[in-house]
Amino acid sequence: MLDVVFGALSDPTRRRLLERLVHDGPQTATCLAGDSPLTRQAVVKHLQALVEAGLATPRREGREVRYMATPERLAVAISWLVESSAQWDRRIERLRQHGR
Amino acid sequence: MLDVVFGALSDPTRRRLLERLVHDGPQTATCLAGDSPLTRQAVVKHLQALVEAGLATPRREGREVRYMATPERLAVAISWLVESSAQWDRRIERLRQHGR
DNA sequence: GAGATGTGCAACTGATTGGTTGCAGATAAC
DNA sequence: GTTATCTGCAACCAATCAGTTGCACATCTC
Repeated sequence: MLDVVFGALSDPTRRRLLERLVHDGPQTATCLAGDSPLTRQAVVKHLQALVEAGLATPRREGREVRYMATPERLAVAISWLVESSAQWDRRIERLRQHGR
Repeated sequence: MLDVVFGALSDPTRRRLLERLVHDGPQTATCLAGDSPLTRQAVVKHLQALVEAGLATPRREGREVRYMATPERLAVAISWLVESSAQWDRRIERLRQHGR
């Protein structure tokens, strides 16, 4: 779960695609590939990674498929990160009081 | 930057190592490899990924090297995620007001 | 100094990834 | 009904990655 989410976000191309989906609304793979050095197929693969991570959802409309951003999953990632930071802070505090 | 951070966090083994560093304090690679199915070398490679992401720092002490968690970088990841979520929320709100 | 312990480096293997090309099937436009 | 457009699938390639093994070097202990 976190694996695929962080994995999907670790690629700048995928982050950029996600940002475009968030900013410009649902887009088609060929459209996204239009102003991009990538092939449509490459874009499709990246989109599939986003879909697998739950960060986007495809929706068929006639002969074309629009991908929509579904960033609820970002909350999961945020939770993990925030919790980790909090643990770190707690440890620091514990050291400050307990130790020297 | 985000690439390496998210990339480092996308591996469950690395997240686990980071958690151990955060929870138990600075550790040595061989120590971490002790209760783990991995080789020391494998652990070292994972730790190097964390170091490259700025999530941990090695420190030489005599003949051994302790790795310490330095989770300030988590804040960078959190910022990006929160900002992305915010953009999404803004877009939703814009649609609600502007459109139907 | 000799032996034990911890680290670093290099080479190698198998699996995964990012990307391409080619082609076939479905749907729209004329 | 043709033709153009969009998608899906499969094969393929180069590069990267996770993990291993083997060995050399440094450092602590006795």
